[in-house]
Formats: sequence, C-alpha cells, structure tokens
Amino acid sequence: MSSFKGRYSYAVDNKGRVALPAKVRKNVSPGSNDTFIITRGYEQCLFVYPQDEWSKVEESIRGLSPSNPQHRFFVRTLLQWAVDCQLDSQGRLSVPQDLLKFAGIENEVLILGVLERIEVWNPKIYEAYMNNQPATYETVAEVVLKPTP
Amino acid sequence: MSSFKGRYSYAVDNKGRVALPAKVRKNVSPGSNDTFIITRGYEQCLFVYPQDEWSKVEESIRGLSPSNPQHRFFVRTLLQWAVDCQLDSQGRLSVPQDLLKFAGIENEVLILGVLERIEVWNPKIYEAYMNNQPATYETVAEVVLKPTP
DNA sequence: TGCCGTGTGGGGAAAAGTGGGGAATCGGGG
DNA sequence: CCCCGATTCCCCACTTTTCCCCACACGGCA
Repeated sequence: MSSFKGRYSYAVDNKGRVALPAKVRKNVSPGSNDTFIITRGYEQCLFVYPQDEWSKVEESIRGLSPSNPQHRFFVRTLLQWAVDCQLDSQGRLSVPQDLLKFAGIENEVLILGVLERIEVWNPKIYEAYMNNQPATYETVAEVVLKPTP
Repeated sequence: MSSFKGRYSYAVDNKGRVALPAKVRKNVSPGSNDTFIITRGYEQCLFVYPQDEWSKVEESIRGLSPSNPQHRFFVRTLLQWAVDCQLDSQGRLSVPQDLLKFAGIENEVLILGVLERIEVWNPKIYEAYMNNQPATYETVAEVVLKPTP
C-alpha cells in the first residue's frame, strides 16, 4: 500500500510535463512499473494514482451493474477523465491539455502526497481553497480524530 | 481482461471510418486479432467489443431462456445489429451506415473507454445525456473513490 | 572541489490522425 | 451472359502530435 505525503512546488513546462518529486517516486511500489492514472479529483485538482492503487478503484467500478442506467452513468462519468500515463526517463508525467485546463494549471503546480494518491493543484486555487475553509485545523481535528465511542 | 478508459474526440471521414485511439488499441488483448464487434448500445450510442470480450457477452446470453418472450426480444435486438469488423492498416473501423444513423453520428464522434467495451457517441447527444443526469462528478466519485475503510 | 541525484528545457525521430486514389468485389440491368 | 455502376477494401501520402533522448544548471554530499 502506498503512503504518499508532503507538499512540493514544481514547474510545468510548455509541453505540459509535470515532474513527480523524487520522494514520491520512491514510494511507488515497483509493481506499478512507472505507470500512473491521472483523473479529475475533488475541488478542481487532479488525482494521480500509481497503477496498483488504481486497480483498487477499478475493482469498485467493476462492481457496478451494466444493466442499471444510473450505474452506467457512474461508470462513464468516472472513466471518461482517466488517462494512462508513463513516466519518462526524467521522472515526469505528460498531462493532457484538457486535464490541465480543468485544474486551471498553467506554469506551476503544487503537488500533494495524500496516502494512496497524489494530488496536483494550481497553487493559487489551493491557497484559496485553504483560506475558504470555515473551520480551522484544530476544530476539524477535534471532529475527525475523535475516537469512536 | 480489458480495461478501456478515457474520452477521445475523433473525426469520421466521408467513408464512415472511425479511428480507434492508440491508447485504446494498446489495451486490446492480442488474441482478439484486430477483430471487433459493433452493435447498438444503450442510450443511443454504439458498443464496440474486442472479440474476446464479445465472447463473454455471447456466453451470458446463451444462458437466457428461449422460452421466455422477453429474453427472446432482448437477444434478437442485441444480435441483429451486431457486425464483425476488422481494423484496417491505419487502425480504423469501417462502421456500417445504419449503425451510424442509429447513433446520429455524422462528422465527429466521442469515443469512451468503458472497461470491457468501447462506446461511440455523437458528441452533442453525449453532452445532452450528461446534462440530464441529476448526479454530479463529485457525488459519483464519493461512492467509488472512497478509500476502503 | 569533484561527483551524483534532481529539476528543467529543447530537438529530432517515430507514431498517430486524417484524407484520398485505385483495384477488387458484388449486384442489377441490358 | 456480359457489361456497367456502386460499394468495399487496401494501400499510400501528408500533417500534426507525441514520445524519447540528450544536455545543462543547481545543490548537497563526500
């Protein structure tokens, strides 16, 4: 199981290539074979899954029933934005233009390690997101980390 | 097992030929030998199965009961529109006119990878379909992208 | 100070997407 | 039975995009 963490500032070159931080690459299990799946995430950021973690997501999608209209909609919605992507020899991912556009990314990105996935943000959007949270770190922690009774 | 994914915009030339995206072709198992089965799908799109995935579909409809009128109707509808199709040397499928007409396809198509099958849409019809759904990407993602507890 | 890992940029080769021409095949009509 | 048009299929050619490789700058570490 992956356990990505940390926060990294990186440049995006004019070919849409984003370097994965070395510390992140070291956490990818070797079975994933430098293959990642990039897709839309929550809050206008991109989710990047190493292949083995994506397989778990795909398993849950396969559990949906093809004869159920709502499930068909679910599957289409989730898979339509997903792209396979290989690391190049410099450890970079070439991100498709429509995904960059969705996340509002131009020249620079913020990369976050979030356990089983990696998130890619426009730094300004991330800052705005953080500033718009009604609660503070401490008050949220109180709710989230409360031991179940 | 196939696992198609992604969303691709392509042109249809005036001979009714549709190119399969390279990323899709790479996911076809070599046993399928460039042979695909095209048929009517749900929601006014076309389903395209590589041969090995089609075999599984055939297996499951063989299990249906010939004495059940609804089963007969379903099987006839599915099979009467199904055609074998070979990729040409440029990786394109030549789609019969009546299937194109059924799906309302003229000059351009949207191709979706949906796990074991590929879907072919008129882009405008797909957009209308998506806009008519009550659920959003985020509500759908909550169901599937949730980490296993 | 020299070496290695890391982040960044760019150029050239290869592949992918698109369009069209011409031979082979089929069916209908004379 | 033969001819002719229409359709299908196969191959070639062009343009754009993608991918792969090389090169360099910077910084830490021995």
